[in-house]
Amino acid sequence: MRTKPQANRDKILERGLDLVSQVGLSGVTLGVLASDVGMSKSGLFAHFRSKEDIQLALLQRMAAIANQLVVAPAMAKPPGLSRLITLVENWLGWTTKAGLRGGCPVAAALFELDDVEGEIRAEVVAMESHWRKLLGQLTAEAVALNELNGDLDVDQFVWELCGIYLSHHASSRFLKDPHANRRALVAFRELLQRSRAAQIASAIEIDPREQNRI
Amino acid sequence: MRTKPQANRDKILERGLDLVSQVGLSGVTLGVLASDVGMSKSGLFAHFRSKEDIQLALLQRMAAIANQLVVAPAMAKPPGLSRLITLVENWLGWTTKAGLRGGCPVAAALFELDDVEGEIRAEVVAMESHWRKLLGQLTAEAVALNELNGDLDVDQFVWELCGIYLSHHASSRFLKDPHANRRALVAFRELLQRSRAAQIASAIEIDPREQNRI
DNA sequence: TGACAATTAGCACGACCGGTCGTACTTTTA
DNA sequence: TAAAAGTACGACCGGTCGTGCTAATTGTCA
Repeated sequence: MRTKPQANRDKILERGLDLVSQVGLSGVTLGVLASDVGMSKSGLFAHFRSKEDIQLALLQRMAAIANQLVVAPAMAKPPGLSRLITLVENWLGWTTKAGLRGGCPVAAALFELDDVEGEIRAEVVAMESHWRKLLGQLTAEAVALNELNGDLDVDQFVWELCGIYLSHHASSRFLKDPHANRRALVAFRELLQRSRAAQIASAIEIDPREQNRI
Repeated sequence: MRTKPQANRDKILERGLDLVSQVGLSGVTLGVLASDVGMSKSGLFAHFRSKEDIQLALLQRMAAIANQLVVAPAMAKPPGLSRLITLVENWLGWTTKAGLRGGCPVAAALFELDDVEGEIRAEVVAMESHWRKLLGQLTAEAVALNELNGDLDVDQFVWELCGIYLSHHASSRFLKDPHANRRALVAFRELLQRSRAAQIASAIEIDPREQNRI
């Protein structure tokens, strides 16, 4: 066959990412992925050293996409609260915007790999830590610009923000709650208000159409 | 062998619950569970109709234990805020108190069964809905007793409370953050304060020892 | 056009999957 | 006491798992 020489690896990872978003990291098996991408198990396997190698590649690809879809638009904004708000708004439900049919693989991994040691877990820990550091940086920027209260506990802020993300994920993807988006935005707005950005928090407009959207 | 006739089913579920807390519902296989409990696969299987039957039994057993360890102590308190606070305090990290070596199976299932249809998913949806209803009831009681603000959006309150639980689960079990407990209690206290229970919210005392405990 | 390297398929492996079978022993029921 | 039901075993079923090995197919370039 040999239509595209090297680029087939990309096709594998593209389909694989969609798969992993639906069934989780451990749900992506060689057989399923191979038949899904339309090639033999061994043909697919030739592109990787091991299954773990595939999982790591999938995580990397996910990070790249999230970077482009969530982080980049935020970085296009000026530093401070508007950048932070843009980030959060793009973060919530980003997998859908990415064309994936499932949820966030990292969020799932946080609970799937609770007590499972290994390289994959270490990688997810690194990614999650890196992400929280970014959230902390953007928050600290808003503090430095006096858009958030000077004595704000940034780590606590980030911790609660992650709670909002996880609750949104659970309610939208698992419970199929049509109000998930609105609930998350309300919670985020209240978190900002509590952090003394009263006059700016109203910058988050909650579209009435969110009422019936997931 | 055949030491105990009927009570072996309990032993299977007891060990199974510990397993499922560590590796998730889909991680509990007949072979692993059987060798773990020290009997043959077929001997174990004689107690159940199918693997799905085992998973459902495990969920039921979990619910019973959580009821006894989390709900019962709360119900021993008078209705209102003290009851709600007791519930939340016992809810956070309840699996450890239950002697399980892993995390909350339902929390994991919320992300594991995102896009997986079936009877198990339906059962978890039912359990989670039931749980949120209980949280809503206790919150509404506190409102009725004027311990929380009369115009409080109870559903939003419960939604954010679930976010605190999930964030606590992720940070304590996955990230092994020693401050997880404190962060969760701080977030809960702030949630209560925001709900106009300023004078009572201080009832949540955050033990300084929590600082370095998971 | 032919040599060569990359890519893919085919095949086989040992392990494990959920599940069934026949068989034996124990307990409960009639 | 006899029959029925419950519990447990080891062997085994068809499949899938991850992972090697070999062979055929393909694109590229001389």
